Amino acid sequence: MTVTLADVAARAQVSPATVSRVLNGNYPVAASTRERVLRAVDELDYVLNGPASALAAATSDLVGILVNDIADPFFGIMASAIQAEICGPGGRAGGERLAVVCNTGGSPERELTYLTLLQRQRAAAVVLTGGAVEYAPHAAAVAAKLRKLTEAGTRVVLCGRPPAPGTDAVALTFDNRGGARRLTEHLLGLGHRRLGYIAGPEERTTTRHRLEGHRAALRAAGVEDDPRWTVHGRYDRQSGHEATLELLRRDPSLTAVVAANDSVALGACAALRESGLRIPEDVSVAGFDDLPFSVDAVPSLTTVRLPLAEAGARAGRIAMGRAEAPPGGVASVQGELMVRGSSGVPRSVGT
Amino acid sequence: MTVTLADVAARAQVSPATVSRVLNGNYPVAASTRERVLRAVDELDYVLNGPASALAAATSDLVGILVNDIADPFFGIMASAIQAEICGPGGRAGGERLAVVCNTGGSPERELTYLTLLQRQRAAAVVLTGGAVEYAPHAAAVAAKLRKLTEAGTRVVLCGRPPAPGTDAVALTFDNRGGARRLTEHLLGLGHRRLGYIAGPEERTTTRHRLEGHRAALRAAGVEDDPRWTVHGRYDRQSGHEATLELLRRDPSLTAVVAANDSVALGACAALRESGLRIPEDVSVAGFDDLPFSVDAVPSLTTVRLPLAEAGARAGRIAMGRAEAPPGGVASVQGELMVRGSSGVPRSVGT
DNA sequence: ACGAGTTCAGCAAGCGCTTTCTACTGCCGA
DNA sequence: TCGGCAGTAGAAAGCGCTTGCTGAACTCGT
Repeated sequence: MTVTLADVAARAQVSPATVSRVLNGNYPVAASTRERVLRAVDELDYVLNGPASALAAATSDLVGILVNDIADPFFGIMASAIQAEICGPGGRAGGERLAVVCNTGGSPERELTYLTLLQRQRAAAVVLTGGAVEYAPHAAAVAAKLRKLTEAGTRVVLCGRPPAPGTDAVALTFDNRGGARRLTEHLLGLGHRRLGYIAGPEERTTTRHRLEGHRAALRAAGVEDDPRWTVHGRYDRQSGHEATLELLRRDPSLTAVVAANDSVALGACAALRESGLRIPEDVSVAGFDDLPFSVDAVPSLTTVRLPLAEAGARAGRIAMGRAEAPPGGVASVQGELMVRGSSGVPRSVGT
Repeated sequence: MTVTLADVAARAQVSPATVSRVLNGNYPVAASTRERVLRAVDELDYVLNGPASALAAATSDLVGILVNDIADPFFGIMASAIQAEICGPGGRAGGERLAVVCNTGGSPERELTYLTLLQRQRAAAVVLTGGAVEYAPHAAAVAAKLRKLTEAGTRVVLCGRPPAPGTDAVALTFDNRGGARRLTEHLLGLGHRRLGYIAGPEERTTTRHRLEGHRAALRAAGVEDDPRWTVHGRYDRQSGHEATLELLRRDPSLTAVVAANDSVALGACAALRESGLRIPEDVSVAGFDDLPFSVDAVPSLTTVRLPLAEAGARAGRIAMGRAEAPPGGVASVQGELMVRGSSGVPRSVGT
């Protein structure tokens, strides 16, 4: 039925061992023999049995990429960069790795399930992207899994995610706190004193860090931080829309809205506009991440650019062992403040 | 070192066969025995060896999802829906399937490489999404691969992709032609007579079909279709930006720009605005797909909504054998015209 | 011209699991 | 009381590949 190594060997008049060695290319095989084998492979249209070879070699060429939401370009861009780095630039067939992205949907259980599945597949490496959930039991379970994976020889890299204490996982962490702080400082510098903040889901590290940066900036400037000016929601536009209406209801005198990310900011813009407010004349808006569509928003969005593709590429290289891990296993990746049209001097100051 | 089935068997005082049967649950095992085994599994923290079981059982729980560009929400949304359907709603651990998305980057070679890799892994199913490349030799190679996969028992589903002749692959095809036609008809109905068209890459089926729909509408209305009014580019905003400037240079009197998709349309809007043109007063703009950000554009984008999530979910269900394939193995999925703020009556007519 | 060193191919022992076939234990009906 | 039949567990034969080890055929240095 299916062609096996033995069939190829028979056709090429060599032993199965030789065929295997030709295919893996890590053992001296005479050129003439090699060619004969390759021809046989070609003629029979042979495809290696992955599970069998993974079993025998006790390794696999699978690399897992875990993302919270594959439909969100934030993750898409990182995943794309990671995958490109793992599979190599060309479309080369030999020695390829299967980089697979697994969508956890932000669910802790799914995250663990995927980790188990990857462990089961004896994955060569695993890259976890995006913020982690801070629920302690879950964090512990994940850490335990990561430790197991590392023990089993799987390389583990965290990209855009805080370090996992108690594991050997390499972490490329986004400086969400610093970026958020600089962003809010920018708004404060323009004269804003009543800033609404639309945060992400409560239990995410990303949410907490960005919020902390925001508050740190307020505190440093001695500006009031009314708890009613902070609303939590999801990381999508609809959430931004709803949260903005809520903020407006709580305090119509806000002069700026800082959003957890660009999608949320876009939703916020829509809500403000529907409420008859101009951006930035009446209310300034700021996002985070600088996704591709943010520069095209009207007005273009003031935000913090995160080097998603670069970080992803680096994570991919580390996962493949093609780049050094940063000293201490942890590197902080900075965001860059992008001042654009959606932020301006508040009315009260401007006039 | 690593815990194996035999270790569990020893601990539970049963044979490896029994442990296997408990884990797979397809053979009667006495309740008391089962419980003893499960306890042992738990105590030893045993994780099944995927490759070994795939080898022995000659099947695997891997499902591949091929996408052209994971960073593009168009694919992200479909992939998300497919994956959700495949992995089931909960984060359940038992009997899970590993749904993996593979990013071809639009490269035919990569597409084939991934198909081979999935074949190598003896994937349970494969879903190919998005437009296909029309280069005949490549199409033939893909068709051959798909045939091989089907023969090997892998279920193959095409989602948002035209049928692959000569294969048994089930196809859920987007009616790009019809959608594009209705979109252009809408613009014609508003009075537009000089319409620029920004097409995608030449060799894609999606590109061709949308363009054909556009032209069919023009022809039916007896409207001129100057070849200089069509520009090809990539499916991203930058391409839309460049192409729009090019169109404007070729003929500044255009009153509408139809883009290959929403991202391109956004780039077009930016270019028009930079050129001092108002939307839709001076030039109307239309996109395609209705991605989440399109409704938030300013003005909101007139476009054709494609039920990406629904189609993905259906494709996922078919791939899992949880839904019937459509009669004939092919279904056409309709797009819905979304008339919004970016399209309006052209000046010449309005005044 | 002969032993040492080098190359290259084959043998065979697994890798960890699934599954068929066999075997044992009760328990029922006759 | 005995044949037979559920019900349940075990023995063992692979699944298709990799790789350590063995050994044959050469190449050389002396």
